Amino acid sequence: MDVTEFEPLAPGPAQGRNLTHGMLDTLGRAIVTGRYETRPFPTEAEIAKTHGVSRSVTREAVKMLTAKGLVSARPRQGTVVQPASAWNLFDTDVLRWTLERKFSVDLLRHFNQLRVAIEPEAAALAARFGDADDIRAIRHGLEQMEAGEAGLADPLDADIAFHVAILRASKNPFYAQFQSVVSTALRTSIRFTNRIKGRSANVADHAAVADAIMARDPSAARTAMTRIIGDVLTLIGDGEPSSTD
Amino acid sequence: MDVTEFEPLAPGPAQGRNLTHGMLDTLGRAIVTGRYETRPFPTEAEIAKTHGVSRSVTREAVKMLTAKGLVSARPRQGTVVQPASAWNLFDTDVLRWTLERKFSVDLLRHFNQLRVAIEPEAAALAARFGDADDIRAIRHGLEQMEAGEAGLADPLDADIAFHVAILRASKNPFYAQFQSVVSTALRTSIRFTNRIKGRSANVADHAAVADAIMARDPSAARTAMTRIIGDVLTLIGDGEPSSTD
DNA sequence: TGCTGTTATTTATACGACAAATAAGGGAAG
DNA sequence: CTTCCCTTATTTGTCGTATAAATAACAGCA
Repeated sequence: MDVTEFEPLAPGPAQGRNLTHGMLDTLGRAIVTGRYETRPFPTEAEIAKTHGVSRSVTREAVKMLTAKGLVSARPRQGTVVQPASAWNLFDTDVLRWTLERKFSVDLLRHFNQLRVAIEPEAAALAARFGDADDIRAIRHGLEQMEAGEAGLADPLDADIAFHVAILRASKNPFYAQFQSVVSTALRTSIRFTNRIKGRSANVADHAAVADAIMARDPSAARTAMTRIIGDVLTLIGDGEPSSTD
Repeated sequence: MDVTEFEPLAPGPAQGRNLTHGMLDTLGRAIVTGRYETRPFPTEAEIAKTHGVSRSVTREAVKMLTAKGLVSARPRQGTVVQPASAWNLFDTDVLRWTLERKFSVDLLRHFNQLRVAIEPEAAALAARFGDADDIRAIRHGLEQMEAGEAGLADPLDADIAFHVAILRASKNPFYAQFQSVVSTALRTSIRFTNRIKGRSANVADHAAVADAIMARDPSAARTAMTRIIGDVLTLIGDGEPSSTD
């Protein structure tokens, strides 16, 4: 019998607001890490015994995993991990687990390939539908970026605030869903691009987007935003998937 | 005391594979319908009593709703419905409930504003990364559309298969997530556009996309796909949000 | 060999009890 | 009368046990 079978998944104290959420986090992270690609997913009784919690807690955690598309349960057959294509990648938990799992250049590229589709259109929609509050938020983000260049503010937070404000200004609930995706993508992306090249985010390009939105010029906003993310994509080497990683 | 408080949410037999999923469906639909915008979300005990199920079933259903971002629970405070901005719109259940709730032109426009961002880029990526199997699937979808014009196949299914195949061919897991969104959007969108104009999907435009992908020409694929969805958008009247609806 | 009925395993459901958190109300002090 | 603190009640959180339902695996029979 394999000894690692009984190894605790997370060493320290359980994470989360309560036992159920801690269990959810532990199991979710284990699934995304690929722990159950070789061995079968344990039964409710095994999970409860291994982690020292009641079966109720176990079941509720598994039900939450089911709701996120990670697993599927049937009597006698047990609980099985679903193929990754069924996972809800835009769920914040799944997204977080995915990032903690492996941060690869491939993942970063996939992130930004999504951004290059979403954000230019969001900018165009913002130019059409953004109200005074939205414009104010966008402009404030830009000002913080400028302040960041002088060391008076956090440039990364400002950058994120700018992009999130545009997503919100699109007045489309589907675009608003990408706030978490873009935030995490930006947070990791910028850390990575700065490691390659010393430059921080291009404030002038961002200003061009803001100007176009304020001028109510959708196509100009779209092209300006495309340039920003296009730069990021070329910087991280958009091309054939890296076979070395 | 309001009498409708005790009115069963769903008349017929519970839906779903088991009691918990039936409960999930009933409660989820009720939340999205806005039933708890005026009255507070019931306590576990109330739900169990009203629907004649055990508290275990109730709790597991609520936990699934929590996982999808619809509600949040705290001791003594009870379970509260989260603002719609916190809902995971790309969850298939939430998406389905949203569609059944109210099918408005606004929703249809939001759908297609998303498609016009995603699908052209997906087509461009498909031209770069799609393998032989992907190309085959895309071509097969196109052939079925042509067969559909002659009444030999279902044009709607063929159309959906075509677009889904391109999403898959992008080789980007984030794009693959949109399969369900695009399927439902298309299924309702086409029914709506056909009601306006007698024409069915434009096979020639779709062929242009397929040709560009097979020719490995990303930018041509992008523009061709943009035309298809742009047509849909203008058809349903993309402009200021309809104030009459 | 192929069908059929039995058995064992695992999730599904129900019930009861107690713990923990906390909002609301009441009472004492100033 | 106001403020602060303590008590109390309500609701979710956790546990344990028991039983039902579904079904995969197996054994036995024709």
